[in-house]
Amino acid sequence: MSETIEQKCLSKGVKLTDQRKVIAQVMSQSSDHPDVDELYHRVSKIDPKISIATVYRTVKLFEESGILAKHEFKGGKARYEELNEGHHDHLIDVKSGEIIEFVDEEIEKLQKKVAEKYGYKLVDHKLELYGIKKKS
Amino acid sequence: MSETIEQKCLSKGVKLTDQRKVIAQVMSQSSDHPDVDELYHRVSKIDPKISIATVYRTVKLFEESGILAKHEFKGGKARYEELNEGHHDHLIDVKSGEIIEFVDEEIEKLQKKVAEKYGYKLVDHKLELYGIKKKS
DNA sequence: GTAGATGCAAAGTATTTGCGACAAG
DNA sequence: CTTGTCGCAAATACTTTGCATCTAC
Repeated sequence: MSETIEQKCLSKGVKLTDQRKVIAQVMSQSSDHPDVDELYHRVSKIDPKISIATVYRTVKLFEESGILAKHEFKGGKARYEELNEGHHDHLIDVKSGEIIEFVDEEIEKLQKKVAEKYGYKLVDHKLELYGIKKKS
Repeated sequence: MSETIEQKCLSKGVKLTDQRKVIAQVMSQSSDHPDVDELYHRVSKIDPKISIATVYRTVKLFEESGILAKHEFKGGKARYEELNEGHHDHLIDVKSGEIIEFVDEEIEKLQKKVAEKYGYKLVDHKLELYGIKKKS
């Protein structure tokens, strides 16, 4: 079991306000990848006084602190998810919008190799697969 | 040598207006990945009467017709490039912003395999590597 | 007590759209 | 001719920010 978001805030010197606690809690409980608006709605159910500006500020702060990961999948709005130990990529169902998380060590290794080949040190990457479900 | 953008328009039944010809020409001559604003500036030098709304409408149309590829690299604005036979992915220098195009058949194959594994047919994908140049 | 956080509304970006005039097939 | 396109400006969508107030540490 990895650290909670609150623990991460403490260890990174991020001030723990009530609003941030609520946002952290909601993100921890979300197994999907909500966009800011959706997150704002979920947060509002717990504390309706939290403004959307705070949600925007908080997800940005959490992202910079390595607590959340930001994704810009097709279609405009940024979406967030809690960042835990295991890195993973995404397979997106283009019909339903469903997102499957996966890890493929071999692809990871090859990516590093490609970067090396061009004289680069890989610092980040983005891999998204878009697919349609096969009839089984 | 592959088809010109104008030929593609004809074969796809896209009406060839003067504006579209200019935008097609500029994109063909661009070896980088301009965003809409940059494209608009280049286009304006040839025909200053073309509006940015038309540029937006045209890149969208070209993208839907499979003539241009749209990329949403980190940092807001969408960027476009001409879509030719050879598919490729991108390695982005996080310091200079320089973009290197590469192809790695093995990664392509593995991606398809991952999708299959989850019962999906791969219809699209996005792979971006972000790196910093090593001192040589 | 003080630096930093919040709420609100206003301001920014990037992109889309309604509409009357116009042009391609 | 007729359908679709263009230019313009207004509208939209998402995100950021200035400022006065408030709060965690």
